[in-house]
Amino acid sequence: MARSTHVRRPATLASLAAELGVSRTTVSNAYNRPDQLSPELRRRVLETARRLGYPGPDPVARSLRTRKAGAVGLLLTENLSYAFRDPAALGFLEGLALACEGAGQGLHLVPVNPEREDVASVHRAGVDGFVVYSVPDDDPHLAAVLSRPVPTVVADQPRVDGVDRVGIDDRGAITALAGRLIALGHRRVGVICMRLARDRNDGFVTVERADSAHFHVQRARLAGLADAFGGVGVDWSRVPVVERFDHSVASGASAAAQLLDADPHVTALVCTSDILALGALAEARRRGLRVPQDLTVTGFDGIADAERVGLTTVRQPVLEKGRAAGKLLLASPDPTRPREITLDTEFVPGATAAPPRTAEERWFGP
Amino acid sequence: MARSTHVRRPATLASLAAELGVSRTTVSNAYNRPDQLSPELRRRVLETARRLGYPGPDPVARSLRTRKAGAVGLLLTENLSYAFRDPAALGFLEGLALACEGAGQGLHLVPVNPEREDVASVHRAGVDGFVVYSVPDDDPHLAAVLSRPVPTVVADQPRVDGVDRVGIDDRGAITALAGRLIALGHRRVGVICMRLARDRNDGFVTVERADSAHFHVQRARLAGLADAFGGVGVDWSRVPVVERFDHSVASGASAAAQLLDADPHVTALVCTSDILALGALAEARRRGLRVPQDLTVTGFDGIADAERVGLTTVRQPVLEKGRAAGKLLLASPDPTRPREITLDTEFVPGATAAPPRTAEERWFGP
DNA sequence: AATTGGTTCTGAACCGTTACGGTCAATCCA
DNA sequence: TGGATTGACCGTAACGGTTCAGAACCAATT
Repeated sequence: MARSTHVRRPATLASLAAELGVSRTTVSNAYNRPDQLSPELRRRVLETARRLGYPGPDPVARSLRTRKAGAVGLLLTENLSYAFRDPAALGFLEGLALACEGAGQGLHLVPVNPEREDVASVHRAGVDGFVVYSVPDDDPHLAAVLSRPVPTVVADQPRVDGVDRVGIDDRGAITALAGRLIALGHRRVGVICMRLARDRNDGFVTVERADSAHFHVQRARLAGLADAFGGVGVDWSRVPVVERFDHSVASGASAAAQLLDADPHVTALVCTSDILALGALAEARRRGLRVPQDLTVTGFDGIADAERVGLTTVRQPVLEKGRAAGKLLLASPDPTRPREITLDTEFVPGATAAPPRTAEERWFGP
Repeated sequence: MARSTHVRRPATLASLAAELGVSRTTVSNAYNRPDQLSPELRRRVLETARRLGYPGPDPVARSLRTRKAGAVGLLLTENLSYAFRDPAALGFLEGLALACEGAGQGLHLVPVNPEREDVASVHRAGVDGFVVYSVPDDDPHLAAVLSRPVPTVVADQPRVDGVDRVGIDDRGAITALAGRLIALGHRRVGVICMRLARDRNDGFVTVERADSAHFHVQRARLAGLADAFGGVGVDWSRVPVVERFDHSVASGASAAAQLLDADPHVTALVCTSDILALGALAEARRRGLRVPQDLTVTGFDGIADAERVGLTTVRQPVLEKGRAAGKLLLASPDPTRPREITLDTEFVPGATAAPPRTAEERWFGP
């Protein structure tokens, strides 16, 4: 019997109503408003539903009628695996998922085909709103999201007119960190950063490229460094900046190698993420450079592994950021005045920063 | 002008058609079948759409008509944060996300309210199928998923009639690992496992509880250990098994402490996950026990941190598992013969297993 | 001149549900 | 006893699309 229901046309609210001789409204009420019909009738409805193999109101039809999908769309950067391997992104995802769960909303990961610029998936997503996390400024998917008539929250992205936003003060935070290095005496530094645009450029970065970076976060952090070092008379255009497309420890190591090969006299490597900094640490170790005596290394994010090795870095509340994005989206949106949440960051002194060795020390030991 | 569209009732396919003086079909075709109308008319349609602020066909209405939601539902265990912190679960999630992305399907994380047994979220999810990952056998959400008339794949779960499944041979794999320990001479062992049921039990586990565990994976692994040690005459009912509700390194450490306090003579700690094993290693270190000379510790999963410390364990292809689940679901399902994929595992010798010390060695050194 | 074929567009049916505004009888209150 | 209230249920009209079988038209072929 149960088998046959799979063969024949599946039951609907209407067919169930017909079978019972009641109106569709009543069947609907049996599921959604038990107080609107007698317990006895409701029991009959539910029992008949079971007998006919009716699985309950169709979620899509319900969504159409109620204009609620019960889900939040999440637009991540083009490479999904990136998000799953980056602790900061993961923390954000977790926070967002928690917020959604708390509100009983689903979280719909929008598929982004890395190959084609296929924006259709954004249009196809049946969601009540979008969260956009750290995509390039010119990402067509972002544009597609903004064209949809649903509330949106951007995170780790530049401001968008009429759209809520959550983030941190990337620029200020890294300026403060750089201030510490400056106070320690560092003037000759190198920078290692994540990818700045959608095209691949594993190597040195021109000032123009840094200024026009398509990733808000990286652009802001580089600008913060320019602020700090420029402020003490360092010629920012001469500071070596090495970019890596892949965000991995190995990338950080190879970037450090490239940078130290090109300029062995840098006293500090400032990395725009902890992951990259961990790679830089590995490369320093490989070269027999002691950290922090011979070389200062700093990161950004405050991930667990960084804490484990005592990295000097900036901690940002990634989970809280995700949660805030979710709350912002799920709270009744106010289109007249887009809200903006900037979360606090915290400098983590760590143990990988120290005053630079003097030239004499370099050659003759401390 | 653009503002006003937000105020008045938003444009629909029908209103757009009316404005243009064409049929709804034609507008629909402009979006979905460009070859069905003249380029000129299509241009006009799209331009008018822009002018009227029409964001393109509504995804929900389209889903209702086409009976395709373009998304896959994922049912995870009740505690979302758990999934985001467990590398094995994360690997599965990544693999599944990749499979979905490759097929242009969204991935809809179903919210599971840990408080109430609220199954409504399962009924509300507009998806074309479900993946159920490692939930308790008696989880009402699982039952709700099975009641929905969509294809389903279970992973790390017991077989369900008529439902595709993907997993590994947990029982066989851990039996093999135990065989190595037995060959090394271990007979007096302790076991540390993850939670076995939905209720909290941080402490020792009775044979009944182990046998009736609600989590398939844990049950299978314990059964595998019973097979192996029972096979060489060890009285399984006397083997101490300690359970922890939270799956964390700290839990592993406290479980190890509890176990070693209760039975200081165990020569090996067999853990049902690497995370727990890492905790056991930490506790051993804290007690000044050398691993593997004084104590053998083994894990399960083959996570990156385990490899880093040279843990003796079993590696399972978690990413591949997720990907396989996605492929199985997205491939045209064959309801007549549910498919089952069992992925291979690999024993990782590592460096945390060695022959037990003899009693003399214990007291007088090797 | 009739047939064929191709393009372009239309009309009507359908997808499965819920919101809204009722009706009708039974019950309550003074 | 009569008017108001309450409980239980119903009919209709959306919700916003897609689809399929044609209609209308024109050009090319027989």
